[in-house]
Amino acid sequence: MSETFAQKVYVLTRQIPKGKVTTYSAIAQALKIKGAARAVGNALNKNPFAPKVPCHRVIRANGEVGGFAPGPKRKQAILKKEGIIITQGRIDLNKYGYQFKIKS
DNA sequence: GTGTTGACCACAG
DNA sequence: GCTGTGGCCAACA
Repeated sequence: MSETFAQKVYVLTRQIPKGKVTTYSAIAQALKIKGAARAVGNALNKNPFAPKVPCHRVIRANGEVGGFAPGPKRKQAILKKEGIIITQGRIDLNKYGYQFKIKS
């Protein structure tokens, strides 16, 4: 399968359950590529599967919402609709942080 | 094939 | 607590 790194990112992002969020770094680790958080963000930025990939459920490792094409404001609003409580523009990864199953 | 860019992360000061 | 610097990776010109 000649799936590119981005394609894998979209698949993982699609697997994120509603009401939960994950970080770019977490996706990178799920792909066994630690440190590729930047590449993950790049893939979501293109986001050819915009309505199919809940890119708004992907936030930064420090708990910030990160960025969003239409605007970070939009991202926060959607997350709030999902049932996620945002405090000071940040999200509690401790509560809503979703972790991918990483095979050793 | 090389260089630049980007919705990032971690560490040091 | 914030700012600055370095490093990682993939996609695009």
